[in-house]
Amino acid sequence: MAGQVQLQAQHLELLPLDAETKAHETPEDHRDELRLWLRLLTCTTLIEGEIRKKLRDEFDVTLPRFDLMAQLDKAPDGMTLSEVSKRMMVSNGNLTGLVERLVESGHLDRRTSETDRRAQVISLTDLGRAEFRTMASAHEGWIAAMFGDLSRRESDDLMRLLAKTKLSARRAVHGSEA
Amino acid sequence: MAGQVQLQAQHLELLPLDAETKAHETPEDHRDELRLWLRLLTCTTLIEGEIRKKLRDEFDVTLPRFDLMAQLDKAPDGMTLSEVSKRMMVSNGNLTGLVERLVESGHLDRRTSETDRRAQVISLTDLGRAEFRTMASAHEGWIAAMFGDLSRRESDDLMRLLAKTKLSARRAVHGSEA
DNA sequence: AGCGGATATTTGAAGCTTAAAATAATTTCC
DNA sequence: GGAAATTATTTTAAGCTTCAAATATCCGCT
Repeated sequence: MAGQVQLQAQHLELLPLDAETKAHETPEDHRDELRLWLRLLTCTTLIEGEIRKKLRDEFDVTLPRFDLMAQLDKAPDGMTLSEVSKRMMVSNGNLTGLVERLVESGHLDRRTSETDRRAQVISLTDLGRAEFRTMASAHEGWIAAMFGDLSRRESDDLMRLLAKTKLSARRAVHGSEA
Repeated sequence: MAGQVQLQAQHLELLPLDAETKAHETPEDHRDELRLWLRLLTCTTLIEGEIRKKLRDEFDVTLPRFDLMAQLDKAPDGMTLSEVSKRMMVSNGNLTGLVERLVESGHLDRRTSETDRRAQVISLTDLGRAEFRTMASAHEGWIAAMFGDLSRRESDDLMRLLAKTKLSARRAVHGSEA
């Protein structure tokens, strides 16, 4: 693991002036970043899969439903669909159906905004909030168990590095936009 | 929401010896781990969404198709569905349809294993391999750009911490199993 | 007032994904 | 050799997800 990284670093250090110039002819090696991405993805997939399974087994609820309720729990007065969709990073169309099913099951309320007749404001019902709180409590424990082998120091470092990664990715995605 | 966290943290620090004993009455605060998880998830979702978009815009291919081809590119002699499903961490049933569509489009070959008539071995066709290599090259650049703001040192640290996270999560998931 | 662009949401089509049940072939163990 | 357990895959039903097009409303501008 460490060996490859170091070789890479040496190469770059030995040819610093050529690195940029030669970019077109001999494309740079980005294998390390690729491995980093795959590892990030593996961690997420692993944890997400376990949470999904536990939510289903213990509460008979899907992860998307839980995620939506989690967003709404943070907004006692409700949120518009757009707002939720931005926070959850999912498409608007996706939410339409998800909300429909949760309204149907009595977990969500939905009303047209009083100030903007285009907007739908959704919020947790008492039932929805109660059920969410129960699930959230268990959820928090599951997550803690998953990260349990990391020391306080390591968690802090990881937190910081992920914050930086998030900014870096955002810059790459929205870099040239207003 | 923030207030509660701080109260909880103070409590734990003032009564370190009681922390475990009282776990049942005053459940531990796992908010940091939760924030860590959400940040991890955000990074993944952000990067994944961008990759998905670029693959669609530039190559008119979906991310799952690309991921499947990526697995097969690493196995010149092909792999069984089970093997692929394990590596991609998706269900078997999921692959059936995905493979079907890629065979249909001429990117994959599929044959029954000669040593085990239950197993299907799939592999990239020449077309599939050629198209994948082109896409993979671009893909590598996109990923590199996304992690571009991290120094070599930070990438290494992140890599190491994610390796540890992966192990930790695996232990939590499969801990008591053979 | 009303035109035109922007914003909020829904709809529709296609594809992805899962869990659980069904099918088929292999392996294990008497 | 054969029953039983295991493994590989497919099928089915339900739900999730995206993108793009359609609808409705709002906002800014003249």
